[in-house]
Amino acid sequence: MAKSSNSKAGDLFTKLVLEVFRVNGKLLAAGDRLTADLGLTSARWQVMGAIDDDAIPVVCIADKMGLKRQSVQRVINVLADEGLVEFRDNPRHKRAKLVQLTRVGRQKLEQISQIQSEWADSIAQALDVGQLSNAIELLQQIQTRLQ
Amino acid sequence: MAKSSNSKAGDLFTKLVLEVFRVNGKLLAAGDRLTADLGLTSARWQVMGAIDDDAIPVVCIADKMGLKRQSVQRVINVLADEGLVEFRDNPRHKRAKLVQLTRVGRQKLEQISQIQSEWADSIAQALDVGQLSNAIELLQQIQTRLQ
DNA sequence: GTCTTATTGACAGCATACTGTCAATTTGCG
DNA sequence: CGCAAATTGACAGTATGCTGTCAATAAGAC
Repeated sequence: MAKSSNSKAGDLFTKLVLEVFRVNGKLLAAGDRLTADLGLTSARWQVMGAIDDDAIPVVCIADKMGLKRQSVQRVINVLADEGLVEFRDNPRHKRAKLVQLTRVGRQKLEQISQIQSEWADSIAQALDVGQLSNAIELLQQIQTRLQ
Repeated sequence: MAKSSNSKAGDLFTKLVLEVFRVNGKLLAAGDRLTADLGLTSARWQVMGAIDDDAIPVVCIADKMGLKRQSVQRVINVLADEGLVEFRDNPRHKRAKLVQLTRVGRQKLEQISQIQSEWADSIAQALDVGQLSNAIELLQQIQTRLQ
């Protein structure tokens, strides 16, 4: 980390990685705060957001979010216990049920989307659109290079 | 997350947040892979990197890294058990010892820095320097806006 | 049709980071 | 100086995500 013998780009990349770690922590905290009143953590409403209107298998949610199926399954089971999602028979697979939001879950996601959306606007208002696009593109490039 | 009524910037910001979560996971995995032979996880050599040549209190490491002191303390205690860091009396505080690398710790950090540096170069080689700087600046801006 | 391989849910165990709390210590106000 | 407030290490408990494994199911090769 210290005085590296990196190339310029390598140096900047390392710096970016550290910033990603930091901002990741702060975003998680902010996300938790955002919907704490609704009794949902970041991880949970993110999963709900990934389901949205569909009825999809757990593995698909995991792929969408870049997580392992086991991690998502755990969250899904909790959400099912809380009545926010439910399982539907999968005509193509007896074990792999489809997951969908319940009516309550859909309502809650609606509320959360509202809150999240206003929050995103308020944060982003001072940010440059071009810079945002740039950063998104860069992070995607990096991910493809991380095999 | 879905079809938000966001502003353009708000939409992009939300997209960026999701990318940060994803890339965070992949960077952690890549970091772990990078030094698995040396028996150190990302979290551990990052803490060592934050200490570097100094002898600093745990809280300072936490601040540097944007973590809570308890999280860092836990890692530090493990590193101390493994003989990679050691505590030194703090002339200004009887309880709050200073943490510094041991000779072995310094050597190990040296190796890791070498590996990490080459890895960073190889990833960054295809990335644009301007885009990297841009992204770093943006992430820093975002952090200041997250209170 | 049968057998091998892949997928899936469930479970166990680990690493990381968080919050909250307590007692010891330090700091700083009066 | 003396006492309230802040800091610090230790501990307990929680949430998230990972890996690895097992048994049940599905898909594909022959």
